[in-house]
Order: sequence, then structure tokens, then C-alpha cells
Amino acid sequence: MLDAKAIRRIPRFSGISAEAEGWLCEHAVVSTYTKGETIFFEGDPSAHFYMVLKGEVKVFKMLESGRELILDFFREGEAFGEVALVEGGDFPASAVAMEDASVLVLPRRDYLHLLERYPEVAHSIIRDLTLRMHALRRRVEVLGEMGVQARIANLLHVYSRQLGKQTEAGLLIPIHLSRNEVASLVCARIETVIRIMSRWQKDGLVVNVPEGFLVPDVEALAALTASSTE
Amino acid sequence: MLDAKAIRRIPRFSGISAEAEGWLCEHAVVSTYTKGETIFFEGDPSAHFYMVLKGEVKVFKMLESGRELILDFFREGEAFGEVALVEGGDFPASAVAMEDASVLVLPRRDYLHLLERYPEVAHSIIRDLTLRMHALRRRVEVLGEMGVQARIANLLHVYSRQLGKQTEAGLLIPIHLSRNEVASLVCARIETVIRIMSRWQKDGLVVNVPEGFLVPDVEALAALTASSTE
DNA sequence: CGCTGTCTTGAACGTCTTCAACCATAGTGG
DNA sequence: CCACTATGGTTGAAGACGTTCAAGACAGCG
Repeated sequence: MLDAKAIRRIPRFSGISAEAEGWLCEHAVVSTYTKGETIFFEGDPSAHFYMVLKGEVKVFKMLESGRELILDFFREGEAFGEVALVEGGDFPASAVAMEDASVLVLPRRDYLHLLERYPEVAHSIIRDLTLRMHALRRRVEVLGEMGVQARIANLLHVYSRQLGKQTEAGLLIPIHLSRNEVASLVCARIETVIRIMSRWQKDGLVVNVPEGFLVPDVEALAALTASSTE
Repeated sequence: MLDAKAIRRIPRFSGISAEAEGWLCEHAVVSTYTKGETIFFEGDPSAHFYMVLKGEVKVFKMLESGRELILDFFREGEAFGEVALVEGGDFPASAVAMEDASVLVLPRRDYLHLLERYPEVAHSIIRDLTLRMHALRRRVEVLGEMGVQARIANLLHVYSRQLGKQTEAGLLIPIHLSRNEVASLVCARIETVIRIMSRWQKDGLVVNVPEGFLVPDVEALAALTASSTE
């Protein structure tokens, strides 16, 4: 069962009517997943709507080459696996919980009902998809025009604006990414990522701390964003 | 003024109600553009909905490096510049007519009205955005995992499924792309594209004909899609 | 005719990948 | 307790791939 207040806090449903809210509470279910657990697999038929309530979810594709391509991370209040839902196809990617997570789950038919009955939800989806498109387009740009170093710098830059916290030692990006995951995000080999990031570490540009990454000088990082294979 | 029958032939509006159809005919306008003419510029405020009725439209971004990145081509029945419209921001890209074209234009307020009043239109947008997302994601994959040769092969492969016509000499892809445009589409240097495509030409893999590209052996082309930097 | 734009080729260079090691840590079972 | 295995991080050297720069061919068009 779902708490009405919890729904209100979700940006996606913030503008929702009281009626729709009640309806949602009745039909939605909360599932919990432990760290590393798979929520759905690529190729599975898409039968539910998912939204993160707590924790972090990674959505990724396994490529023919055997590598993984991380499409995105989803945090509190963000909907995922939504794209295939409207059309009713299969999931184009897999989702796993990065940490213990709870997820709002709504059956497809209820979701479609919500969509038809409450136009503001449709609007909300369109807005969401629009933003997602922007991000993807930007990624194409970055991938097509920048070298690996600039791609990683750009990645950190994006996260820093999203989750960065100012501390006395610099900007802290409280996110735990293994070198492998960074490689998956920027489409590069792990060795290349390591070489670049240990150089940064040595030069004090980006320092690894237990909480995530620490960036003493954000400007210096931003400068790298413009460099390389340009 | 707009012909009601013309609207029916547009996939986007095929499922539209008779009422909505009439409404659309009254409010939409048809603009014509000559080859090379700009329809809107990146950064302009997004104030209209556009849909190609005849001809071909290129949507692209100019990057800081001075290069152009082609986001997509739009042909008959396809809507473009729609993304910024719902949110009311600026165009994220520019659009030019590749050949003489006529375009359906609908003011923003009318478009939003259509959206609110006829939920099937909202659905249609969501479907459209969904497909666009798929294509973009695929593009990220291709860009991240394949070498230039495989990217070009993939490009032609996509177009061949979309517009390819079987002839006695092989599959004809009736599309006119300069080497420069191919380069923009696959994010590579023009020289690299030329080297690869003239090798293909020499080997008879892809032949340049006045109507576009001729692919005698589609399988051979598809094989290249899987190759390189993998 | 000379101009401009697209196409073309060659050679040098740099980036990134590949392959092959190696280290550290933590967990497992004998 | 130790050997065994798995996982994540790290480094070096060789080579592939693509870019860059420089130069030239070729067409259409004033």
C-alpha cells in the first residue's frame, strides 16, 4: 500500500489531481529490491510502470560485443522502463538495483488508464521524454565530438551540477562509480579510463574520496570538457 | 488552407476524430520552402508545430567546433521541432529544406489546444517520442561501439530498410547524401568517409548511381555492420 | 576564365584499444 | 590458517584506427 504524501513528493505526480492521487494509491504497489537484484531483463515483455521511491537503479544494455552500455541511472522520483510501456513492446534494456531500493510498480492497464483519464499525466510523460531526449542528444554530441578525457570530464560535470555539494575542500560529487561503470558510461575501455583518472588523481584535479569524487577546482574540470579530438 | 484528405494520409493523424480533423483544417497553414531555405534556427523561440507534407527537411546542430551534427531527416508525414513546443523553450536545433518542400504549420496555442482536447494526439506524440528515443539510443550504441566503417554501413542499412527498393541490379537506396552529410551523420571526418566509401565503390559493395546508392549484396553490407573496433 | 564547392589522395601523427601482466582485497572451503 | 578464487584496480608496450594537414582533381557558374 502506498502513502498519499509520498506521491505528492514525486515531481512526476506533483500536479496531479486529488482524485487521480487516490486512484493511484489504490492500484500501485511498492516492491523492494536488494542491492544487485534485477528488476527486469532486456527482452522481457513490458507489463508494468516503475518509479524509484528509494535507492538507485541502473538501466543498461548488454551489447553483442559482451560489453555493457549504461543508459542511465534513476533516483528517487524518477520513472524508468516507461518507454516500451505505451506501445506494449519488450524492454529495450535491463534494470538492476544499485543499492537496496524500493520501487513503485503499476500494472500496464492501470497506467494506461491513468494516462487516458488524467491528461496531466500524459503531459508529464511528454515533459519527461523531452528532457530525456535532450540528454540523449547531448550524449550523441559528446560521443561524436569529444575524446575520452573530455567525455569523462563532461560526465563528472553533469553529475556535479546534478548532485554536487560544496565543501571546504572543493566540490563533492557523492556518487559511487567503479572505473568499469565510468567506462560503460562514456563508451571507452576501462584501461583508458584508469589512465586518465589516475592522472587526474595525481594532478589533484579529481580526487577519490570514500564519499565519491572530490573536485577542488571545478573550472579546471570544465576546461577539459572542451578539449581533445575536437 | 488545408485539404482534409491530406490530413488523413498523415500517419500521425490517421486515428484522429472527424471533429479534430475539421478543427485542424481550419487552423493549420501550409508554408512552402525552396531548396536550402531555413525553416527555423537553433535558439529561436519555438512557436509553431511543423510537419512535412512534401519534400525533405534536415534538422541539425552546429557544434562549437564548427562542424554540423545532423540529428535527423524528416519526410512526408513526419513532425519535427515538436520537442521544444510542449515546454515552450527554444529550438535545440536548426531546420532547412533539402529540396523544395511544403510544410504544415500550426501555431503553438492551437497545437496545445489540440493536445488537451484530443487525447489521441497526445498518445501519438508519446509514440513518436518513444520511437525517436529508440533511434537515438541505438545511435549512442553505434557511436560508442562501432568504428566508422560499421557506422556508415549501419546508416545505409537503416535507410535501406526504410526506403530501399529492389531492382534487378540490387537494392536501390534513393537518397542523396553528400560525403559531407554522411560524415555529419556518423560523426566522422569527410576524408575518412571518402576513403571507406571509395573502397566500397571499388569493391562493388555500394555503388554510386544518379538516383542514390545501389547495394548489389545487402548481406555483405549488413556483415560490415557487425565489424570493426568491436 | 577564374572562382568556389565538393570530392579525392597521401603521409604523419595522436589517441585509444588490445593484450598481457601484475597487485590488492575479500570471501570460501579445506 | 592457508590455498584458492573472484573482483577491481593498475601499468606497459604494440598496433589499429581515425584525424589532421597539405595538395590536387573536377565540376558548375559567375
